[in-house]
Formats: sequence, C-alpha cells, structure tokens
Amino acid sequence: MFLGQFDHTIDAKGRMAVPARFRGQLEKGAVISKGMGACLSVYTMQRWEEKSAELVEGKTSEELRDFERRIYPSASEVELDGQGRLVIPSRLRTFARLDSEVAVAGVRDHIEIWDRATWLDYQTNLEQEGNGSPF
Amino acid sequence: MFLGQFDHTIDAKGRMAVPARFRGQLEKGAVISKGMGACLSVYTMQRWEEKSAELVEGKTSEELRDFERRIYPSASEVELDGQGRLVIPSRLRTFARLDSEVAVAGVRDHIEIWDRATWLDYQTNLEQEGNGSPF
DNA sequence: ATCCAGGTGGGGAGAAGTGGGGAATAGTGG
DNA sequence: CCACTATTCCCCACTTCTCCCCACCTGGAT
Repeated sequence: MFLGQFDHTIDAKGRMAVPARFRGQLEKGAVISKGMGACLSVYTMQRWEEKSAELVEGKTSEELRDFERRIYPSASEVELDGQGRLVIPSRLRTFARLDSEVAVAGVRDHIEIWDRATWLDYQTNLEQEGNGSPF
Repeated sequence: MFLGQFDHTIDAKGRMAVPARFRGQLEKGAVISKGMGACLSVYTMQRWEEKSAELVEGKTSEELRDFERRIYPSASEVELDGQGRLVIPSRLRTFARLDSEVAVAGVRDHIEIWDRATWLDYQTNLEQEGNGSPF
C-alpha cells in the first residue's frame, strides 16, 4: 500500500527519486502512465495488468481498439536506477506539465506525480469541500 | 507486453529501426500485416498464430476462404537485421501511406506503425472523446 | 560531533537510431 | 545460356541519447 506525500525534484536528465518507502514495491517492475487529471500514475507491473484487464471487460471490439490505442502507447515500463530514481518519459512529463518541482503522493494501489503547485491547489480545494478528515 | 510510443524514420531503403524495448520479444520471429485502419501491425509469431486461429472460429467455409485470401497474402514474416531494423514491404508501406516519418506504438500484444501526422490526429481525437485517462 | 540514509547533480562508457557503401542474390532480356 | 540490371542483405560509420557510476549535500539519529 502506498501512503504519504513527498516533495521531490526532477533533474535536468528527467530523473526523479522515488520516495525510499515506495521502492521495495516497485523493484519488480513498474509502469508509468497518464493519470486522471494533470498527473502521472505509477503502478506495480502486477497491479497494472490487473487494472488494464478490468478496464477492457465488456467493451465492444471497436471501443476496445480505440481504448487500447489510447492507453498502452501512453504508458511506459520503467525501472529504478542504482539510486532509486526513475526516468520520466518526456512525453508524459509534457502531458502532466511537470517542470522541476513535483509532489509525489501514495494513493493506496499506485503513486501519483503532480506539479507541486497544481497539487497544492488541488489539496486546498479538497479540504474546503470535504470538511476535515473523516478520521 | 508492448508499451510506449516512439518517433522513428523509414530510410531510403525501406528499413525502420524497431524500438529497442520491443526487440527482445520479436527476435523469435515476427509477422507484419495490415492493421485496423491506416496502419500496420507487427505481431510475435506466437501471437499471430493465436490470433488468426481465433478469427477463423465459427466462420463458414466460404467466409473463411475469402478471409484467408485477404489476410495471409498481405502479411509477411520479417526478421530484424543486425541493427535491429526490419524492412517494411513496399506493398504494406503503400497501404498505410507511410513515408519517412512514422510513429511506432506498443499496443499490449502487438506493435502498430503509423504515419506520424496521421497518428497525431488520431490521438488528438481520442483524447477529446475519452475525457482523460481512466487511470 | 559523527554517522548514516535519503535526495540531488554530473561525467563518461555504451547503446540506440540513422545513413550509406558494397557484395551476394534474384529477376529480366538478349 | 550468358549478360545485365535491380533488389536484398550485411557490414561499417556517425551522432545522439541513455544508463551506470561516483560524488556531494542535507537532515536526523546516535
């Protein structure tokens, strides 16, 4: 399970350190893809396969073709380097409007990467709407 | 699993470099054929056989004859050269209207080759319809 | 104060993508 | 059957980018 929130940076080579707490779960292979909204999502390979299999269920062959052409090409299998970093494909970086300063959030079964300012705005809105923590 | 999207070129001899990430899976034999729409598809030999077996199911012998005459002659078994490139048969190249600039996309169980501009249009349309990523 | 772990930055070897020359092969016409 | 042409295939060369490694910096714990 991915929990917590971290401020990290993307360096000039497009690399971002994965929070140390998350590394263990991602060592066996990870997939980075477009997320819901202006962010990127990182899944373990296993979870990615489960998730994409679910989404394919019950689609007509025409819907399926478009869907697959949208999802799979935009994703990328990634590995961590010796320092626990991953390279964010430039296409995805552009999609999520990430420059140097990012926020990394653990969201149960996946990790999300946001532009830090965008993330802050988003969280501020959530708290106003949600009248405090449910705990 | 084939993931990701790459901008490659077809050179004057009709050769195209296969993205390095895909090569391992294609080394044991690959088939290139007309894809669904204005593109070409590349399957591993194994997946090609499975897929064509599925498609043959439940067809009358008449349908089958036409189907086979349409599919198999247009396809071609291809091998990678020492640099990891494959030669795109000129008939297929014409079919998919490929000139020099192409986009290569990994779509789960196969690879698709598109004219780059056509691919871009297609993706733009998909994103407008699909309100963002389901992930 | 020192050590250690996590995060950040950068240099250099090797791989990936692209282009082109030349030999072997196949197809064509005399 | 031979000669010529065209195509295919293999190899070499160049440029760019990726990946691996080492080094440093900072904050917290001992």
